[in-house]
Amino acid sequence: MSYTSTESDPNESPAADNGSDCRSRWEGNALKKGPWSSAEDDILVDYVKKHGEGNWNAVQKHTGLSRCGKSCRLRWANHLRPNLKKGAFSQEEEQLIVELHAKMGNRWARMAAHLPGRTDNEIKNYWNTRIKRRQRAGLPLYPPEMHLEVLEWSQEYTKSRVLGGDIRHQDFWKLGSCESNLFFDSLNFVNHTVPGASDLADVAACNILGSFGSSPRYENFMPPLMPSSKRLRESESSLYPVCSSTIKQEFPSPEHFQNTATQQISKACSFSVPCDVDHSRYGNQHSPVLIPGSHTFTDGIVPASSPSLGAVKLELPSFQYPEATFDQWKKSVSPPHSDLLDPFDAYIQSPPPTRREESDCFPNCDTGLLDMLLLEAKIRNNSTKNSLYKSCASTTPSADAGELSLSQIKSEKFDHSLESFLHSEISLSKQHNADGLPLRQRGKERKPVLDITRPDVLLASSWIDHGLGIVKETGNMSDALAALLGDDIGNDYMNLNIGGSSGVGSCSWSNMPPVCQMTELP
DNA sequence: AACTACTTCAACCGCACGTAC
DNA sequence: CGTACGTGCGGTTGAAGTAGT
Repeated sequence: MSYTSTESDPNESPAADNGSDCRSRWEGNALKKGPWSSAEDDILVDYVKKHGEGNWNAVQKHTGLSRCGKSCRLRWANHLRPNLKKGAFSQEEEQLIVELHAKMGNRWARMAAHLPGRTDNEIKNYWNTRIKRRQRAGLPLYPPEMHLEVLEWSQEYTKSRVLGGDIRHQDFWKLGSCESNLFFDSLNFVNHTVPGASDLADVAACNILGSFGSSPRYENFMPPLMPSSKRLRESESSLYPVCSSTIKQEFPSPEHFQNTATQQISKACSFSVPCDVDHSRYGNQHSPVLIPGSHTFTDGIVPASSPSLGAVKLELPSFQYPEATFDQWKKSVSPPHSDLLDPFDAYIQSPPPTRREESDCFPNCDTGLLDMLLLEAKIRNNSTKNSLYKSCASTTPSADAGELSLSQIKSEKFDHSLESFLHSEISLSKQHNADGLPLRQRGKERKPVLDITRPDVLLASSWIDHGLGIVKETGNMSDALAALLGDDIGNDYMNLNIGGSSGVGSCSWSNMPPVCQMTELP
């Protein structure tokens, strides 16, 4: 970018410009770009005093200011509007930003609403600076005490409710989104406190990622360590099936995972990133594992010295939760096919969505995934058992008396998660900005955000049970699971896979989740 | 003092969405 | 219903400032 004045092209169609930038509007007149002079500031302030905020494109007409509306708006919002706080962030503000980021991810505008006098741009800049600084220092982005709190809380909560008989194990999946998010993030913490737990997180992450990453349809649903969708688009040819060539370079081939479940699942699901972390570089005990939604290595340390990671984008929303209303969410329910006889097949075979469709719903995933989840919910609600699920269930060892079958678990997990999600959506009140005004619900924020990076959603999906099968095969997994879920739950899940065909071996294409079946390794 | 490397931050860009027509 | 326009958001860029050698 250059901050020099640019001439607008008179031949450029306003439509082509999408009405969104400064290049085309003012026939033949140059729109100034670059830093604002104080004279320009004065003009703008004067204008806003007289006419109020909004209608930014009219500024030019009324004042003769050679700036596009967008530029005016930005200047006003970030520098000229009253009550703006200038200067460095206070310690309280910094802490709040970290907390907010853990909750919201890169939703800068929403974060700014919680920090009176601060702009989204400021917060964004601060966060990017912080990332770099801490990366350099080899520090975790989120303070360890945050992880500790999360872990303690989730363990306490889980134990008290599960072991106390408050909830049955299948109800674990019914825990609210926040709760399960906490659980999931505690994987991160446990990873470097529980021996072998890194494998757990590894498997969980890989399983989840593999589920989505194996299909080009879900290429946008990648952990945010992946390049943004925009970037992906630019190098589409080189990224299939999952990642850009850049990333592939950074993460060596799956062969690094000798005799590990990770390797097997990554092969089975035909994804190579981000499970393909070079263990030799980090050592097995402390493998940096990428957790979706966490955006960081599970040990919370981004290797500062790693040249490879410099090229990797670092965003770190961790406990993200959606903020949308039930109605909004419901509105998005538009499965591509009404035929529920075999909707998954139909969906999978349907033409790839357009870019717009893909990126419409979530910051971190695409509409297709949501549709699929919703479709799944519909199927369950209609008690329509399609062949896919029958085949999945058939691989499950027959349940002992009193033990739920895998298909039951799958079904209930998903339904409960969906239910908890809907409840959480309903209960979320409208956000307000610093001035006490309701945030305008627009843009990405008003999308029905069923964040598939949310652990509860992921864990509740039909895909995770395959992963849990794998978990059993990896040493220490039951311990780690028990530590996380409480012995009852952990053992129950282990039991679910007793019967030979558990683990990766059973993860054949015939019973792989549908998403994984979409692409197959040559 | 000169040069380089690094950091900060203002501003731009593309995209997405609501509204008006 | 489709299109144009206005607006907001998140990501990216590059000039200016600062620190290190």
